[in-house]
Amino acid sequence: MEMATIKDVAKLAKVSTATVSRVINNSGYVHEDTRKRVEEAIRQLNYRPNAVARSLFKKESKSIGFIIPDITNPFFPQLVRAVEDTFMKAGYTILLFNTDGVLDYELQLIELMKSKYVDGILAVSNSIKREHLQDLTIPVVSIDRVIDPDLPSVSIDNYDGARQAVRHLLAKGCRKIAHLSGPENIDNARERCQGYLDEMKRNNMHPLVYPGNYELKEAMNAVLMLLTEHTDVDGIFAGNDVMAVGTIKAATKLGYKIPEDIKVIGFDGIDIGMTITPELTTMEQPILEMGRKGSELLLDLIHGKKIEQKRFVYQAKLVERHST
Amino acid sequence: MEMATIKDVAKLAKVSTATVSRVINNSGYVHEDTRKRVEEAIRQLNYRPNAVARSLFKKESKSIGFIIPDITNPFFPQLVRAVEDTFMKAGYTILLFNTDGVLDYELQLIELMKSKYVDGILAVSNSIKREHLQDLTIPVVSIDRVIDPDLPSVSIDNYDGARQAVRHLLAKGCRKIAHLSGPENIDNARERCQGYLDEMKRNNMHPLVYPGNYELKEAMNAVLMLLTEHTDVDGIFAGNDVMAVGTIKAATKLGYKIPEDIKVIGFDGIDIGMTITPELTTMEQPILEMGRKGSELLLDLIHGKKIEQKRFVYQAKLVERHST
DNA sequence: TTGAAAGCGCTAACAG
DNA sequence: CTGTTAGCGCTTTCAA
Repeated sequence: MEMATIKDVAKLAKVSTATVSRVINNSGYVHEDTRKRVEEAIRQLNYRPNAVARSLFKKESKSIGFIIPDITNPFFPQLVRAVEDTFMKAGYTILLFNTDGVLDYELQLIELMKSKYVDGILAVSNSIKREHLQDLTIPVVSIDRVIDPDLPSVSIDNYDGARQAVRHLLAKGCRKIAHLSGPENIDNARERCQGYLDEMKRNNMHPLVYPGNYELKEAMNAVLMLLTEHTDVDGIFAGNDVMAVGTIKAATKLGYKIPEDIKVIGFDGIDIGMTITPELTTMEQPILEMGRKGSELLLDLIHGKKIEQKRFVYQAKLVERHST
Repeated sequence: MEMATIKDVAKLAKVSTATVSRVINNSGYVHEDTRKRVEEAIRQLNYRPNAVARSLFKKESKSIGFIIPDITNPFFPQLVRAVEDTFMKAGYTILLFNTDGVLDYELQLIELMKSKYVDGILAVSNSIKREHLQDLTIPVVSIDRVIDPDLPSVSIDNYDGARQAVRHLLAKGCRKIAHLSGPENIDNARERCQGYLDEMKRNNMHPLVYPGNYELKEAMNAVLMLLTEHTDVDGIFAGNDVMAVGTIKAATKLGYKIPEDIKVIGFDGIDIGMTITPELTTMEQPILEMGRKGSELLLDLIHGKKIEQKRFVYQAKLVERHST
């Protein structure tokens, strides 16, 4: 059962391939009767245009590349879903790539994507810099990270979100608030840390930062140390929800009650926060919305629309649950 | 900065495109000196073969389609990761599709994939049946579900896993064990339920099944009812980990201590099980291994290798943590 | 060992 | 309104 080609259809409908092309693309003039004949032939042969041939000619593929660090990180499934939904609706296919943030690999992928004529690239990467994108004619939109002020991006106001988090802990009566920070080489982690620092200073409180790496296990260890070295800590702002979960586990293990003894707030708003006990208070990012917006931005770029605004910065929203 | 084509290289190296093709594909004879010249030209022009043109000719795309219900379901991120790692290593790109199990959509996707010359399809679907794949020349491997005995697949022994789960609860001293089942239209849910039923009967115990749908919220509601209607239940086997988490939340809410008052075991072995308190005892599936195996199977099929075995059934492994 | 030429399936001038 | 033709970038006979 070989796939029928445009030639087969043309022959059966007794027209030229050009005419068939016109009817499948709904372009140019074609007499109603001819159209009928062609459509009938298409139906009979169960013809479907060959996407590859079309791509070769048009130098476009109706597909986009989506680069993320690791789908296994609970922040990404929702983002991927939002992106896919938006693009599929627009007739585009997603090529998904997990890079673990390895720059060399990301660069290779970009070459691969060029050779596949992807129509656009969506990237979540800390390693890709503007210079890597210099002579790239394919539109790129960055999500969650701002690669360069000039490059279209969708991100969150980490700084302000962090300050809100601290203020919430304060309002809840915390007197000694510590911060479990994310990896130093990740911008959003640094911004959150800075927000914490500044808000602490504004309240004349001594900051206390323990380094984490956005992972659960290391967070637990860090908090185990933190709480034995500083027994007066009564509030912890974790750099992300995963670490907040680790924080709760560690504190519970040491016999602290949450939120009675120690209050914990996270950042991200991933689903896990609602599955644990106590449910996690967090600074929620509009993940779906960010995925959607990033996709639409890229779609506009692909369609050659003039972009009025390049940077979209969302605000994190305090979602108070039971850990504070 | 237009991409250089094979013609450009040929011209610069003063050879024909055929020769350039030979060197980039390392096929046929080509004189050492000529090869050097061509390679030099390639370097100078920063030439990369156009994947689309190649696909058109070879009727293959070095890409595969991966159909899953929903990446947002915590079972899939790991699976996707394993698949991607295996295929990328082999030089293949992944087209990821979330279908929510909608058959019509899945069928459309298959047509789309044909027109894109994908080299193979990996599917996790309850709706796709053998008849939908009848006249498909692209190899397909099913993961997690057995679409048809004849179709290559990688799955888990749900029945036996369920029985093990019940035996574990029994060994832990439970006298009244209930089962929170998954959706009736999903094979693996029915198999798990049957395993529960049979193992209960073998132990002369009365079964008690409450219907769930693999989701957290509904599981909580079901368990809330279950525990008020049957106060003597001291063990619950949830059809999957997500529902097990819901079970623990509901039971805790009602004031039961876990595992002291009620023991809970799940199925799947997703990461969340380790983040909650108490950590979840579960029947762990070798998700990564299944993704890897499914990918390798498909790769073999793509390469036209003779497949000695079509069905791979893994055993779920009891991982005892703190909820039992 | 190399090149000329045909063709993968489609689209877009251009003519008629 | 329709057909002819050239060509997207590559690979593969076939001949030389």
